[in-house]
Amino acid sequence: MTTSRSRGELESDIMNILWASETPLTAKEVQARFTDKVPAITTLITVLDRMKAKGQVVKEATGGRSQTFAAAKSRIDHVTTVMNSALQSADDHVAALMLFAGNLSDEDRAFLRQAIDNN
Amino acid sequence: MTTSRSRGELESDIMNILWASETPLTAKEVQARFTDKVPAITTLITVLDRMKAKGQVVKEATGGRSQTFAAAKSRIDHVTTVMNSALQSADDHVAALMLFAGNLSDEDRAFLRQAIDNN
DNA sequence: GGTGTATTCTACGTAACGTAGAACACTGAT
DNA sequence: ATCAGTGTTCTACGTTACGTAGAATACACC
Repeated sequence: MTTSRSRGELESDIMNILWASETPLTAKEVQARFTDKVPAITTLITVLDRMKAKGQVVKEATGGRSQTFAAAKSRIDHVTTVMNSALQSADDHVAALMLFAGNLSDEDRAFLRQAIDNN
Repeated sequence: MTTSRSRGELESDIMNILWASETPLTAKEVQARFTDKVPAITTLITVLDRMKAKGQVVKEATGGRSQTFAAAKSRIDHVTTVMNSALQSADDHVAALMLFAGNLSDEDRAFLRQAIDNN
């Protein structure tokens, strides 16, 4: 029972923690935001460094000895990138946008209409 | 040098082949659509069965001895599911939809406006 | 210089996936 | 009935990404 979290879960949790924070966080601060299965601090640093290597997070020196981490892209940027690349993978944009719009909640559809009008 | 394709690449290629076909395909037919690094037929059957276990493809008996595979969901369904779940993961739908709409091509934006109007 | 804290190094376990040979099953022909 | 051909299932190995973290190291301050 070495691996407890499912694959990708820890990285996903970390991203959510970083996105929820206004400021960059130290590994210890990230750790403090875990409630359930709190990972060891070394685990977090290892994973944060791997995520940095993948370009998902940026590491910043704070002048002192400790380093802070932040999401490379905002959650909104990330979300729209995913949405857009999904759309690009569709051969038929019309059909895709049609179904997408149809599946939206009334509220979201109203938001979207406004967004389009402001463009 | 056992693994040549990058992770997920074969499954992705297979999905694209299945999506491009109007009808379900046998493993052999899937294989025939590979041009570059043609996988062994057993490789394809193994992977197709794994994908079936994950619910990505469905296997159909053709009455005869051979079996055919098809994508469980259409490409459009898949694309819109990805788009929608990405949107749901955003805390701020307004901001997400705003940026999404802003990043669209003029053409796609026009399509989208029409799609909304038809709803 | 010692004590505490943060970082880096090293490393193991596992799941997912690419890959495919070997063995088996079934159908049709002779 | 037997054999050949074709398709399926079984079994299995290599690699990579990721979860996990101890051990060693570096550094700052008292």
